[in-house]
Amino acid sequence: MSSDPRRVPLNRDRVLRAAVALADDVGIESLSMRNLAQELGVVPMALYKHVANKEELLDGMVEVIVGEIAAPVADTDWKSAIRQRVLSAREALLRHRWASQVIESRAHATPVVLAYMDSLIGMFRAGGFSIDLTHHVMHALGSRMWGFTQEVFPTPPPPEDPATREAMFAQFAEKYPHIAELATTTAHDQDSSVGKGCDDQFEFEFALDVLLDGFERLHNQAWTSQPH
Amino acid sequence: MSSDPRRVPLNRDRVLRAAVALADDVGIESLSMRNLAQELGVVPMALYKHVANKEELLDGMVEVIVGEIAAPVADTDWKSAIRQRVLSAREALLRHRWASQVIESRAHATPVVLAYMDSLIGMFRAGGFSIDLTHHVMHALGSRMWGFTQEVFPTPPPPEDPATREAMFAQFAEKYPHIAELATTTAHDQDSSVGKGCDDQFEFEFALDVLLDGFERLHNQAWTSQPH
DNA sequence: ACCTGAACACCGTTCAAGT
DNA sequence: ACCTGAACACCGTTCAAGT
Repeated sequence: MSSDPRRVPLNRDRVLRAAVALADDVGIESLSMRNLAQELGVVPMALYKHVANKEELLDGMVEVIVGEIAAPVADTDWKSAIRQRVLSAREALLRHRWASQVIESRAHATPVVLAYMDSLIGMFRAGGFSIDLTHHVMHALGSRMWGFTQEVFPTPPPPEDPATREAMFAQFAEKYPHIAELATTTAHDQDSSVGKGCDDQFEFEFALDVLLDGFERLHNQAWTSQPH
Repeated sequence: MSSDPRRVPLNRDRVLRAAVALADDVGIESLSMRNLAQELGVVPMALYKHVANKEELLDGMVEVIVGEIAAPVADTDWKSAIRQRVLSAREALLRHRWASQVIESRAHATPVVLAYMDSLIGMFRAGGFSIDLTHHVMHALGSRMWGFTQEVFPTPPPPEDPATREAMFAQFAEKYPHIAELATTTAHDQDSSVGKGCDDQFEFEFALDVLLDGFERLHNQAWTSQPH
């Protein structure tokens, strides 16, 4: 298998796409240089001609995902333009469930990442935001600019047996009454306690809108970090 | 070294505290079961009597950090009580720079984590928040309940030589004009482009307050997820 | 019954030997 | 000059042999 002359020659793009597909398939924790090489029918060392090391491979994978984010829509106000763009980022992220974790682990911004951030900043500026406010607003947006929120900790799936499940829930409710109350009033189809039985998309948009509305209010009142 | 009879016997707490100290010292990426064992003067397998595996070790380390968060202050309104509590969480997190990364990587909530979340929910409820609003507000708070924000991508440190640094910055400004504008107007003491030269604590409080103000507004107008 | 050294099945990456 | 197999220095964890 090591020397099919008709094999498509490797290149950086093919390596990155294969890595993204493999991570989609087996999960990011099972993506290794070795099994990526195997997937490509190549010796592990062959990858090192196209990426310097695994960190750079992950950087490249992030670039692929960021490349899937739609361009900003024109002819609309800053708020809905940014809203749509971030929700498009979210769609890309949801297609690659490992991506948020990898984005958070990156040490440095790559050009593709910088370009996305630059473009987002430009959208606030086009909406008339001061440099000052734009700066803080970008920080406040934080990882939500990539379309994800840190999940609240998921709780383990409830036991199969209904009797023990009920007993465990009773015990749980005694220790964590507020979580239990929350869970019983919002979980519709599932028995889990927190972070399930609620609509992740709704939660994301709720938080995004709280932030965007807050930004708008500050903008309208000509907020400055150095008052008086 | 393997059998000093006067050695303090290992226990889960000692293992966890040593792990926290070692991670503080050498960084989380260098914390392994093997060098933790060595630090404790013990064979690696000895650790497995106190934690089932590395995941559980990390869970335990999070518990130690969450244990450092101050109890809620009494005799004040929900908003400043929550604000102070989250800022106390932030202080704990800042003492252990690896902690945010580990918190984000946890698969399941441990009892200590559940207790903290339960208590936070209780603080909103005590402030008169509906269960409905409390639910969404907890999601919107997200990882900020732990006192951290996902950093925007740091850019690599600028080159030493002033001439090449200036040339690189000119090139950077051409590609990313908005980031450059932002950087030149907010970076005071440092030459870096984004995420440096600005006060992280200020950014965190800015974002937290945008959220809390938004929550307050929704609460005051008796917001519901199912309108009319 | 308890402890633990050796081993297993992996990693990412280096390097020198082969062509 | 290019390629790559073997090796290096690690992992987390299993397991059986030793006490």
